[in-house]
Amino acid sequence: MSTRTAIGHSPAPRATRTRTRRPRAEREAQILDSARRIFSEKGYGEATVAEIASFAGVVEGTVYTYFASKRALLIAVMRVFFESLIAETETGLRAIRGVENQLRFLIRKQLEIFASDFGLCRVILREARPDLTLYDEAILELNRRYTGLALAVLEEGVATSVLRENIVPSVIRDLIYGGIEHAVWRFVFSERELDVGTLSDQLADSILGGIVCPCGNELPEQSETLTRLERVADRLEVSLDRSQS
Amino acid sequence: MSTRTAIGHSPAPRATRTRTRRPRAEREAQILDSARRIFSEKGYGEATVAEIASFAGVVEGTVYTYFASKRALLIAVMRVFFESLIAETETGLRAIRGVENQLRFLIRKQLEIFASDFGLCRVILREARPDLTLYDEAILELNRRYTGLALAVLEEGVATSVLRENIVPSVIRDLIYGGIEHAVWRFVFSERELDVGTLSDQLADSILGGIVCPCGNELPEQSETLTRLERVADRLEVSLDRSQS
DNA sequence: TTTTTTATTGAGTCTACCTCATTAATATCT
DNA sequence: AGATATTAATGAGGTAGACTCAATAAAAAA
Repeated sequence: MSTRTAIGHSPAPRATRTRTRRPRAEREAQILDSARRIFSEKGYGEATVAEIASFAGVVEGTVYTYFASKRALLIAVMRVFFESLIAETETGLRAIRGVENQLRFLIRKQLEIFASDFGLCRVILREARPDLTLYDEAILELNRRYTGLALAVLEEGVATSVLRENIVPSVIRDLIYGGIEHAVWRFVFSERELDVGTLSDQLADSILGGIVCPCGNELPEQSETLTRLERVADRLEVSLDRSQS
Repeated sequence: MSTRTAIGHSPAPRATRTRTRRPRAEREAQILDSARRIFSEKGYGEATVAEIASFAGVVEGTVYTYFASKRALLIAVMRVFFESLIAETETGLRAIRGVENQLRFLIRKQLEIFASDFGLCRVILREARPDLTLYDEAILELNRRYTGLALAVLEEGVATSVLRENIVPSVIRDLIYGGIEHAVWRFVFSERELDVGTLSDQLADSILGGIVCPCGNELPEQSETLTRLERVADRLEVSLDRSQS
């Protein structure tokens, strides 16, 4: 009984420092969950490994028998996040017909993710992207796979002539995900509440339809058709005038 | 003479540890330059205050008589960066007529900044935005002023009917700057060389004109004009037929 | 029960931000 | 010019947090 806690007279009614051994997988999951939670709450830099350990019910050193570094822990958290995100998005996409609807779905889905798990999204955006050296190859691959879903839709759109043939799919993908990201930051700073439905419609409409007023004189193909039609109209009118005289 | 360096027998041919006093403004500029350089090269987290001090020719403690913290140093660097960026962009914008050309200029300018000073841009993107608590109010204001330039152009475009009346300027601004940012990251990861001209055209064309193929059936106003013309053509043809019979 | 294995520990190292009492270079005064 | 006052500059700590490792004890195997 006295062997339970190292020091015989320790009262320790609070600490659950029982030193119980658990199967590796279970402990790893505990630590991973704890890390996800703490990172989401406080951000990467502000979270400490000691705090993550304590929340998982272990001591700081234990974390390092499961993960090589604080960074590795973050990467593992990100992997879990991405894998479920990709799976959800893939199944959602399969249920939707039409390139335009699929693009609208992707935009809305991304906004929903931001809204529902903003803490973690913020950490990922801050830590993952700008850190080229520490950007784990596997995470880069997951990210590629995720945004690759949008790329595939865009390419199909071009192939089926739903989208203009002269667009560059990768540029449009950047426009979509970059635009969403900035729009979300805007809401975070302004502290207004994010209306996912409205914002995703605004974004989708702008991306799909562009911003230049079509009343103008700027659409080459259409205006060519128009001038040709006008020329024919002119010719017919001349004929008509002549026949009426 | 022996009072020059504290310890009499110090050889110190390398160190410029002369302990010379400089006017505050000059020293501050030295430290600021050094910080900008080191931050750009190594990033915020990897740069150490000791290194910045050493490069500026002072000792670590000296930095703290000029800047309250490492973070404050970064904010000062960012302020200098933003102020010159805003000034350049404002003068450039004044020399350009037409909303569409102005938007193309803004896009190109931003891409040029990324290409020419990528190290610092990366630090700013990583450190400034996601850190709400440490985000100095003055920097937020500078950022607002910078992207506000785009906002003004967009609003003018709507007012003069060059742009569609139903667009949301702030959303378009997010699309522009977010899209540029992601496109640049893409190039960084792929390690291909960034062609500013091509990319800015691709981005501008997509944002201005949208991605949906106009050959389709989707542009209401234009097709209205078409149907009216067709109706006139019909009428003329009928008249022509009748007169020829 | 005894032995082996290995998960868990916590004390200790190291690095980097930051503080502060001391020092000496310049400016001011007589 | 010499004495005094001011304050820029210093560098020796303080502290926090990531990371290491030899020792320990809980579970498994013999």
